[in-house]
Amino acid sequence: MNAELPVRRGGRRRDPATDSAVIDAVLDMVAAGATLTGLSLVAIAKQAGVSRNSVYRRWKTKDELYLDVLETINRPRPAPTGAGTREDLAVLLRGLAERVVDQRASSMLRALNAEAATFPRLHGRYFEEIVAPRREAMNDVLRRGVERGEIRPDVDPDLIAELLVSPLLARMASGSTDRLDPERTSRQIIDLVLEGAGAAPA
Amino acid sequence: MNAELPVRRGGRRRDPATDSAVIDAVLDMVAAGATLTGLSLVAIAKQAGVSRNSVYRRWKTKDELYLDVLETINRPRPAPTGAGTREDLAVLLRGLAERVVDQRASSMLRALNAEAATFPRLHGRYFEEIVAPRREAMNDVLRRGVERGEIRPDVDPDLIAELLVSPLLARMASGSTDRLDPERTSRQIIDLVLEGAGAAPA
Amino acid sequence: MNAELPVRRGGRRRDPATDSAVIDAVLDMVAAGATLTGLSLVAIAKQAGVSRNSVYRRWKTKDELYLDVLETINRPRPAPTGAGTREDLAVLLRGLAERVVDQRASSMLRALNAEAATFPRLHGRYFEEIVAPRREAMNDVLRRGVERGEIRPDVDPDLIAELLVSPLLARMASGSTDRLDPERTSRQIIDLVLEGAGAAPA
Amino acid sequence: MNAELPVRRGGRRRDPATDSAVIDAVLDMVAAGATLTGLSLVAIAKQAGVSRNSVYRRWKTKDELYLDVLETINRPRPAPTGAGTREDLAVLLRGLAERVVDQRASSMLRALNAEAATFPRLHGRYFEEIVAPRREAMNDVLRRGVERGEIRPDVDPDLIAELLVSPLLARMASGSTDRLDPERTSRQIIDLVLEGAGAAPA
DNA sequence: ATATAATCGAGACGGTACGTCTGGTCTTCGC
DNA sequence: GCGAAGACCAGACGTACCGTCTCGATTATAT
Repeated sequence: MNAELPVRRGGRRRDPATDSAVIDAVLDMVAAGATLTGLSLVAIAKQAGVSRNSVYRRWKTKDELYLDVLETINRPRPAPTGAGTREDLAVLLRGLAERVVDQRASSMLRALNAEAATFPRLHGRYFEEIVAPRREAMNDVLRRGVERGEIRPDVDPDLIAELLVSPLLARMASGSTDRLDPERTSRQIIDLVLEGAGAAPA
Repeated sequence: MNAELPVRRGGRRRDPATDSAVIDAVLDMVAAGATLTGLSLVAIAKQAGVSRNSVYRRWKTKDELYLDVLETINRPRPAPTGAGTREDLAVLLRGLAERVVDQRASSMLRALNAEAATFPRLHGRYFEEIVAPRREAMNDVLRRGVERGEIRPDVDPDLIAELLVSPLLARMASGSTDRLDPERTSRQIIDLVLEGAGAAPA
Repeated sequence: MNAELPVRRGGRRRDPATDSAVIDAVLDMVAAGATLTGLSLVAIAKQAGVSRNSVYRRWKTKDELYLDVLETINRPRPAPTGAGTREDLAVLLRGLAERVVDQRASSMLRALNAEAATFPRLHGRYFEEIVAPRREAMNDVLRRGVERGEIRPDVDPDLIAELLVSPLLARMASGSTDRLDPERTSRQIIDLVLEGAGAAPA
Repeated sequence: MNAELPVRRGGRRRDPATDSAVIDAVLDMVAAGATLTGLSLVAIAKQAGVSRNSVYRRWKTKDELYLDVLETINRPRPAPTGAGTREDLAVLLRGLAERVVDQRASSMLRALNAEAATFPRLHGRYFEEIVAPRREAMNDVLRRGVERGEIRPDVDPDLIAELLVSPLLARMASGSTDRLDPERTSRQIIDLVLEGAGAAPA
C-alpha cells in the first residue's frame, strides 16, 4: 500500500492497524472541515493516536498519504445491467449518489477539487482512476441508448451526461447532501432529463 | 467598509488604495490555490505590499476581511426581461456563467464552499446575499413559465432549477471553466432541459 | 555585545534584560553539571524564561553565545604591586584562586577545557584573552625576581610558574574548591615553592 | 565483566569481541571529544560496528558501561622501590605521567572529572579504586621521607603531595600532553619541589 | 537428530528534543 | 495620526535520535 516498502531483511513488522488508523483520521478530519493543505502529518498522527514517527515512516509527504486515502475511497463501480437505457443510467447515478451521501468520501473529494492546484499529481490520479472510467461507462450507456432509439441522436452526449451528473456533483460541492435519497433522486433526474421540462405544445 | 472606523481627530488619513490592494491580494492568492484557512493576514499583507499593521488596523480577523472580499464579488444580478421563459432563463444562466468564468470570483466561491464549516458566518452571508436572491429570481421565472404553459406543471420546480444551474456550479466546483462560453452554453443547457434528451416515440 | 546587529531603521528595541538572563542561565546550568555540547539553545531559553526566538535572534550558534558568556567571566586581572617577588606572586595567585572559588566561572572553564576539541574557536579565544595575559604577567614577576636575586636563575621559569598555578588549576578541574581560602592557600603554595620541601642538609 | 549474565542452558554464546569493540569505541569517541552524557549507547553501537541490541543486552545504562571502561583504564600501579625518597617519588610520578600521556585514558578521566556531578557513582568508584590508593602510596613515601630526614617535617605533607602531582593533573585537564616526557618531567618537578625555587640567601 | 535457547542484525514503535518558521501583538522610528 | 521595521511569545512542523520491542536467521547446547 505504501509507496516505498524497504527491502525486508529482518526486523519488526509494521503494524497494519496503524495504516488504517491514519487513513481514517484523515477522512474524519477532512469531513470535519479541514483542508488538505491545512492538515499536517503531525496533526494526523495525533488524531490517529499514533506516533509522528510511524506516520513519517510510511509517507514522506501529504501527497503520498492522500494517494492512499484516495485508494480507499475508490470503491468498485456498479456495472450497468444492459436491460435498458433508463435502468442503466439509474445504476450509474445511484452509484454516484451513494458516494455523494458518504460524508467522508464526499468531503475528501470536495477538498481535492478545491485544492486541485496544490496537488496536481493527486488530482490527476483522481481523474484517471475515478472520474474517467465512470465517464466512459456513462458514454457507453448513452451510445447504446442512441442505437436503441431511446436517446436523441442530435444532441451532444457529453452535454447529456453533464446534465445527468451535475446535480449530484453540485450537491457534493456545496455539502448539501442531507436529504439525498440515492434511489429516488436518481430516478427524478433521469426522468426529467429524458422527458424534458417543457410543456408539450398542444 | 471596515467594521470599526476610529473617530477622526486629525493625523494622517488612511490610504484607500491599501484597502483594494489587500482585497486584490486575497483574490489573487485564492485564485492561485490558497485556502481560506491557510491564508494569514501576515501573508496577505506581504502579497499586498502593505505592512502587517495596516491590515490588522482595518480587519481584526480573517472573517471580517473575507466579508469585504465577498462584497466585491457580489456584482449586480441581471434582471429577466419578461419577454419569454426561454429568454428569461437565458438571462439568469448567462449571469451565473459569467461569474463562473471569472477566475478570481469562482475560486473564492469554490473555496468558501469547501470550507463552509470553518466560516459559518461568512457562508451564511454568502447564501443570503448571493444565492438566495438569484434562486428566488429563478423560481419566479419558472412560476411564470408554468402559468404561460411553457413549463410542465407536474414537476417540482426546484428540481428543474437544480438541473439548470448545476452544470455551471459543477464546473465552478471542479475548476474546469476553460472552454465555457456563457452565451452558448447557457442556451444549450436550457434547450436540453426544456426539450429533453429522450427520443420521441414515433 | 551580539555578533550581528541589524541596521536600525525603526522597530522595537531588544530587551537588554534578555541578554543577561540567557547568559545567567548558561552559567547556572553549566555549574549544575551540564556540558557545553549537551546544552541546547532551546533548553537555555527555557531556563532563562525567554522564548526560543529571542535567543536565536541574538546568537546563531552555541559558539557565539558561549563567547559572550566567556566575556562575562573575564574580569579585570589584578596588577602586581612591584613591592616584592613574594608579594607580587601572591597578588597573581590570589586573583586566580578567587576565580577558581567562583563556582559558575570555574565550572564554565572546566567544561571549556574538557570540550576544547569541540569548540576550537572558543578555546582559542579563551587562551588568548584570559590565559595568555596572566601567564605573561607571571613571567614578568619571575624575571624581575631573578634580577632581584630572589629567584634561582638556573631553573626554567616556566616550570616554576607551572608549579605555582597547577595546584589551583587542578582543583578547578576536579571541582574540589570547597575548602579553598584564596589568601591562605596562595601563601602556602608560594612559601613551599620558594623554600622547597626538602630538609636542609645539616 | 557484565553485570547480569543469564543462566546458561544452551543457545548461542556471546561474541567476546563485541565487548572490547564497544569499550574501544567509547575510548575512541571520548578521546575524539565526546562527553560522557553526550554519548549514547546507540552512537556507541554504530561506532563499534555492532547492533544496538548487542550493546543493550550487555549494559543497561551508560553508567554500567563506563564502569567497565574504567576498569580497562585502571592499570597496575607502580610500587616504590624504597631505595630513597627521591627515587620513590619518581616511580610514582612516572606512573601518573604515563597515564596522562595516554590520550585515551586521560581523555576519559578528564571527561569523568568534568561530569562528576552527572555520574556520582562512577566518580566515586574512580576515586576509591584509582585515586585513593595512589594518594596513599604517595603519603607513605613522604612519611618515610620525613623519618629519613629528607623531607621537612614542618610542612603539611598533603600540600607537598599536591604540589607534586598537580602539574601533571593540570596538564591532563587542559589536554596539553604533547611534549610530556614522563621520565624527564617527573624528575624536574621533584627536583624543584624538593629544593625550592628561591635563591639561597648568600 | 531434534528440540531448546540464546545471540545477532534489522527495523518498527512511542517519546522527546531540537532548530526553524510563521502568526498575531506590541513597541519604536520617521513622516 | 499613519506606515514600516522589527522585537517578542506562542505554537506547529519535520527531523533526528533514544531506548524498547519484535522479528527472522544463526549458532550452540541438551536431549
